[in-house]
Amino acid sequence: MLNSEIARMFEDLADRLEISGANPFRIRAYRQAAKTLSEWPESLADIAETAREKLISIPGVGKDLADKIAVIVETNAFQQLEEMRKEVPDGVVEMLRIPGLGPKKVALLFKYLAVGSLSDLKQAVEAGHVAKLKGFGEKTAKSILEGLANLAQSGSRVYLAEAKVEADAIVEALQNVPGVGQVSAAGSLRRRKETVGDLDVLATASNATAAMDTLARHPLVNKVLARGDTKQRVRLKSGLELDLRVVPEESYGAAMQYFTGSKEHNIVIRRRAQERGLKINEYGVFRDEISVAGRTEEDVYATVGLPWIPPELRENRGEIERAEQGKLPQLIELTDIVGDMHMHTTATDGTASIREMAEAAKLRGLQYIAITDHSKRVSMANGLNADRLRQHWKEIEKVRGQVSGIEILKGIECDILEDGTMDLDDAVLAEADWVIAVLHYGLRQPKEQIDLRLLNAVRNPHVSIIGHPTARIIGKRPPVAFSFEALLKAAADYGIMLEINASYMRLDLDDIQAAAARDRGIPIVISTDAHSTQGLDGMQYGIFQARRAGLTRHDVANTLPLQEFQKRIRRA
DNA sequence: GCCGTTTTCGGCCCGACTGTTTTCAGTCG
Repeated sequence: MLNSEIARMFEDLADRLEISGANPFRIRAYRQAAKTLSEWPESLADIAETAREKLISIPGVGKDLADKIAVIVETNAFQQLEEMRKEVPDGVVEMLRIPGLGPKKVALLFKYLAVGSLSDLKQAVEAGHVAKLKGFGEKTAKSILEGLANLAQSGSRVYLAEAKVEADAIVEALQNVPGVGQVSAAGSLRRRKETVGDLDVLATASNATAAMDTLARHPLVNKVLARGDTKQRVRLKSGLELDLRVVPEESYGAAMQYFTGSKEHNIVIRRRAQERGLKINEYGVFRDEISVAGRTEEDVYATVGLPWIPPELRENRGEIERAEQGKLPQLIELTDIVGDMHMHTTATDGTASIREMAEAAKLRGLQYIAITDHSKRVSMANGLNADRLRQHWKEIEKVRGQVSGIEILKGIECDILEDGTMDLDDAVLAEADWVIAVLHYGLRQPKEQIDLRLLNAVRNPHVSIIGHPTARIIGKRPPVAFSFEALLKAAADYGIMLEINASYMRLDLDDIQAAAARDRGIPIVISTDAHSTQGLDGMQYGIFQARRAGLTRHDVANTLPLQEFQKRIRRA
């Protein structure tokens, strides 16, 4: 049992308790515990089995939750959740995914209109029942319909980070099966798309049965949906579906190429093959039914006159032409990154101290970091006013003397307020080494106002960078309405940087926007926005996005040594 | 449900916005 599974159960219970109107503080306790557990470095299952009493020392876990964790690990079930499931069915919980619908409104819909699913909800809105319900109205009804449409469109895709954890676990399990050779995930996961619809795993094996049996028994697997000689489809407990394909050694490269996609990329590749009198399919490259390649992807690409193309670029967005001209970029790698310029501490909504973050960053090989806690407008995160910020910076200076081998910059993530002013005065911002300007509130303002806010921030001489510029949350909140073109122009004119926020729910800028910024010569900084020491590991998702954008290390400023980096920071 | 040099009860993060109301509940972050 994974920590994340236990966390998900607590989170699920919290949702249902909230709809049923339970004590809000009890609900918060479950959510707090879920968050802590999902980030906990040791396996809870191991702790529960070997040193059960240690569970209670986890912050936010008391006697009650420690017992529950132990029973969950032991029995693989959570009695209380199963009982709540009867009271508040899955379809009701699902309605929480609609923006504007919280637990109270969902409870009203369930209680008075017997709305128990998204399809019930759609019918109830269309029949005009919802708008008449007390506390609802025409506007709410309309926004529910929009939310439903949005949800249907984004479908059931999951974040890359979540899918990757599951895929990695299954790939590893398969690699340990005797008789199994190479194993790898393919598909959109291998292309590092922001979200993944399902998982494709390829394996070479002398014994497909053993591989399939292992998959069927894997703890992450809920149900085997189909099984044949070479292909098995399963549904994971998370809801993701996974295809395992067992292929012969001599077809592995061809199968990887075929199942990695994208479809658009492969169409062009197969057309090139046709022009050369060849046929490419998942088993190999064939001339007159005779196999001429297939063992490796390099061999397959070579038959159509191309070098191997990194999976992140395989979207038919010009990569094939560039490959043909020998102009494929040397894509940035995680090890190129030497600084992390966006992270939080316990001063606001982070879970680790300045010192802990610095030491964790050093452990990850970084040469410098910026501590960038929230400004006061973000009250829910205990944002800093001028006094507290200055005090916080004094703390940073103290830690500088305590942790050697890493530079710590005095930063701030400062809100751009709804009226276009900064949340902190210029006098304070002027004292910072590094100022990230961001939008957190008023995200539904009209385009003109958002443009004004971003432009004001770019023009502010103390602002170093715009963080998560579009403020989107993938699959949950659309980007703000704004002119990206105007932002690019202003950033280039004023010498300001733009962020790729590596948080897997943001990945903001996205790949296409980051490529556009690169084309304007705007320095890009990839930052984790970490709220814990573990959060620093999120850098990889920013790197994936940068690679999809075709960025090299020369396009990304935090690959530079600190002195060089600081020369790139616009000075007031 | 957690927590505790204010410790076994009584707190627990809160300000702004939206759409609904006619003074505010619900949602969001």
